[in-house]
Amino acid sequence: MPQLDSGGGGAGAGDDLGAPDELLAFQDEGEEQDDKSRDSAAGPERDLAELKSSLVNESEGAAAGAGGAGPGVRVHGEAEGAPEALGREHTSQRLFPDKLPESLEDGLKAPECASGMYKETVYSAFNLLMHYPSASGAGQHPQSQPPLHNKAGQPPHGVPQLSPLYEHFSSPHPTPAPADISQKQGVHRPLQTTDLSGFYSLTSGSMGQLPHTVSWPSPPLYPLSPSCGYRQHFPAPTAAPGAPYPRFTHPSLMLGSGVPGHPAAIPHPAIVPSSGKQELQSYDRSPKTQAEPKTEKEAKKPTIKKPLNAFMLYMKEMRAKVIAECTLKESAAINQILGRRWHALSREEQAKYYELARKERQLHMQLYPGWSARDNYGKKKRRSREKHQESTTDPGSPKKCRARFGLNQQTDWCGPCRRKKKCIRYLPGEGRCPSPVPSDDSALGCPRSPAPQDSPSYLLLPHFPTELLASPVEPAPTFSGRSVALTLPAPVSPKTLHSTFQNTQVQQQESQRQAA
DNA sequence: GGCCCTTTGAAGCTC
DNA sequence: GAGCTTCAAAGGGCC
Repeated sequence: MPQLDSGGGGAGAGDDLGAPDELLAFQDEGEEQDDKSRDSAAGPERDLAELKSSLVNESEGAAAGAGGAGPGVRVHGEAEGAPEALGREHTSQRLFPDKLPESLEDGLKAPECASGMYKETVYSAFNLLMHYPSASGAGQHPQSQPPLHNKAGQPPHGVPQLSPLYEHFSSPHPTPAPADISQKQGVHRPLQTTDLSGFYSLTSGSMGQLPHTVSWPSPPLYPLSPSCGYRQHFPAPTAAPGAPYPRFTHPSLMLGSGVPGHPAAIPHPAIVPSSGKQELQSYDRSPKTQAEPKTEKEAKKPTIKKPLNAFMLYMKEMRAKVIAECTLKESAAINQILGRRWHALSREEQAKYYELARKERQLHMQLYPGWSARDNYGKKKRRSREKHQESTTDPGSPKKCRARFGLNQQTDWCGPCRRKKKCIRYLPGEGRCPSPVPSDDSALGCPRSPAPQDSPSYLLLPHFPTELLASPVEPAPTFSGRSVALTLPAPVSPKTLHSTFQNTQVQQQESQRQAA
C-alpha cells in the first residue's frame, strides 16, 4: 500500500483524521486480542465477539491503550523512529494488514453483480486513490499504470463502493489543480502539498467510461465552463482547457447556477446547492454567518456536505442489497438492518470502510481547507434538543446514573441501556435507569433490556411477531466473557416496528402465494 | 414541501 | 476530557 500519510510532503493532517471511535473499535483488543486474532481457529463468530467486546469495553481499552496508537485508523507510513511510532506501526499492521489489498484483489476477481455497482472504472479509481498522492502519476492514465489490484477489473465482494467523492476524484485523466486554490479567505487549514490534480479531472474522455452507480445517475452532457463554481470561499479547481465536460453533472451539483459569476456546474458530490433539500434556515449558530448580512448571493451559496463516515459508506453500498433481500422500502427499517449487519462485520471488513472514510475525509479536507462541519450546523431542523426538552423523563447521563445507584463509573453499565455514554434506553415511564446492571457476569444472563410492558404500542399489536424485537436479519450474538453484545434491541419506535410488521406480513403473504 | 424516522461515525460545542 | 448535539445518506410516511 502506498504511503498515504508519509511524513514527507504535507501529509501531516491526514494522520489525525482518524476518529477516536475507529481507534476504540479496533485498538482496544490490545496484545492479547492480537494474539487471538492470530489464532487460526478464530472464526467469524469469535471475531465478531471480539469486536463487540472491544466496542463494549471501550473505556477500559482507552485507559489501557494510552500508549498505543494515535488517533484514527492509520495506514502504513507513520513517522518512524520513536517507540510510539512503532506502536502505531504495529497498530496499523493490525488494522490494515496485507490482507486489505489482498481482499481487494480477491474481490476484483469475484464480482458481486447484485446491485451492479461495481465497475472496473470505479475500482481502477480506487487503485488510483490508493496510489495517491503520487504527483508523478497524476497525469497517467490508469491503463498505463501497472495496476495493483485490478487484475480482472472486477469489483470485489465486500469491497466498499466508492463514495461519490471518490468516484468523482478518480478520473483517469487528471488535470492540474489550480494554483490559486489556497488564495482565498477563510482558509484555516494549510493546503496540503499533496498534488490533488488527479482528482479534478473533467475530461470528456472519462465520461463514457464513468460507471453509473446507484448514487450517481447518468450525467447529462452539459458543457462545462472552465471555471468551476465552487462556493466563494473555496475557489474551484479549474478544468483543463481541453476538458469541456464535467465528470459529474448531477442536477444537485449544478452549483454554478444561480451564483453570479459562476455559471458552471461544480463537479463535486459533496456540494449541493443551498436551494436544495437542506435549505439554509434562519437558525444558524455560525458566528460568521450571523455577523454577515445574508445577501442573495450568500443565500445561494452551495452547501458542502460532510464527508461520509465508514458506516455511511457501508450503507450506501449495501442499501440496495438489503432492499432486494428484504423487500423493505422504509429507510428507517433498512437502516436498522444495516446497523446490525455493520456490527456483524468482521474487523477486516469494517476496516475497509474506515479506511475509505478516512481517505474521504482527507480528500475533503484538502479540497475545502476552510470548510468545517460547523458550516452546516443549523441547516437541519433542530429536533434532538427539542425532543429532549419535551421529555420530562430525562434519563440523565450514565455518570449520574451510576453515581445514583452506587455503581462503578468505569466498569458498570448504566441501567438497561447498557451504555457508558448517554443513557437513552431507560424504561419509559420510569425515568432514569431504574435497574442498573452491573457489568459482571451476572449481567450476561440478561442480554437484553427488559422490554417495557406498558408503553410501547407495538407490543399491543395483535399477532405482533415478537421475533421482530430481535434482529430481523442477524442471529443474536453470543457473549464472550464480560462482554455484552452491543446489538441489543434498538429502541425501535412503534411506528417503525409496525411498519416492519406490515412488511413482514406482506412478505409472508407473498411467500404463501408463491408456495401455492 | 418539508420534517420524521433510523442507523453509526465524525466533528463541533458545552461544561 | 467527558458528554452532548448536529449532520452525513436514504426514501417512505406523514402533516
